[in-house]
Amino acid sequence: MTIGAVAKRVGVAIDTIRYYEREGLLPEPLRRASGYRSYDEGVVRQLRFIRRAKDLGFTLEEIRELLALSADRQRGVKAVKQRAKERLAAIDERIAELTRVRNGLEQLIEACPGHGSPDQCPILRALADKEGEA
Amino acid sequence: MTIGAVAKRVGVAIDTIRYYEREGLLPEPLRRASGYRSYDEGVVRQLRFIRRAKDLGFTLEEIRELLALSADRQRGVKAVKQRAKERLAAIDERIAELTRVRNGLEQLIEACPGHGSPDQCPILRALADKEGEA
DNA sequence: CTTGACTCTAGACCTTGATCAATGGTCTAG
DNA sequence: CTAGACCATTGATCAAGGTCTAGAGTCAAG
Repeated sequence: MTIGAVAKRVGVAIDTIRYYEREGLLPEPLRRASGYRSYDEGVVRQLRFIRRAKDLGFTLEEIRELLALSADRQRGVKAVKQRAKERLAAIDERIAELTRVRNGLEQLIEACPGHGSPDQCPILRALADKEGEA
Repeated sequence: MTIGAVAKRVGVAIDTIRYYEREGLLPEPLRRASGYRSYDEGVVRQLRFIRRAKDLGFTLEEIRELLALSADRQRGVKAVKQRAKERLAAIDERIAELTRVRNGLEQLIEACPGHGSPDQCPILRALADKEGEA
């Protein structure tokens, strides 16, 4: 397969494939005599792996590590599970943080009459002063 | 106050203050004869406003708008409340998305024995195949 | 006066994850 | 054979929100 065919099958841009290769997320493929990259099915699976991991919020850096771990038949599974747990904890933390912000903002909105002087708007007051806190 | 004093009081880098000024989030301050920026208390309040709004997830672009609205004594409050509601909806959406990802990841972790062949690891399988889905 | 800390400007650089442009070679259908 | 699609490389550019550098001027303490 040419790079264009791979890109079409996976639904990713050609430039992105070359970018992942540069970044070490994809192995360097075979080349035709002309220099064209020549891919087999493996790269399709690997690209999908990368896309799904990205959807789970892993960074490319972390994905590079996951790919290395998944190739390690000895310690791979344990380490992968560990990484996944760390990711889960990070997501939980982020959700908690967003929830705090959300609730603070909601209170401000409820307290705001939606008219009158800016000096009396709890939203603007919360932003301007330490008191009236979000 | 010099820029350095302001930076220290607010807990923000000097460069950041100059950056906000360039970006129109802070007014151009008075200058001494030497060219040094000369600030009054107002800038401290405004910088704190910016910092808190940023903590609520507003972008600098949105903050620029909030600052303009807060100065508009006629329509300001209504528009500010509207922006805050939009922000709240965006945060709710983000929380829902993160929660979906979180739950998917948790299921994978629970299903993973933490040892054995990478081929049997549900985390790696989920990433590699459409089946075994996260 | 001197020293060291502070400030000025313009512009380069950083991170992440790509995306695009320029220039030129290759492949395939007709 | 040739047009048009495809591919190669290098290097620039983008968004966001800063951060840092160089070279030069200024300020306050001793």
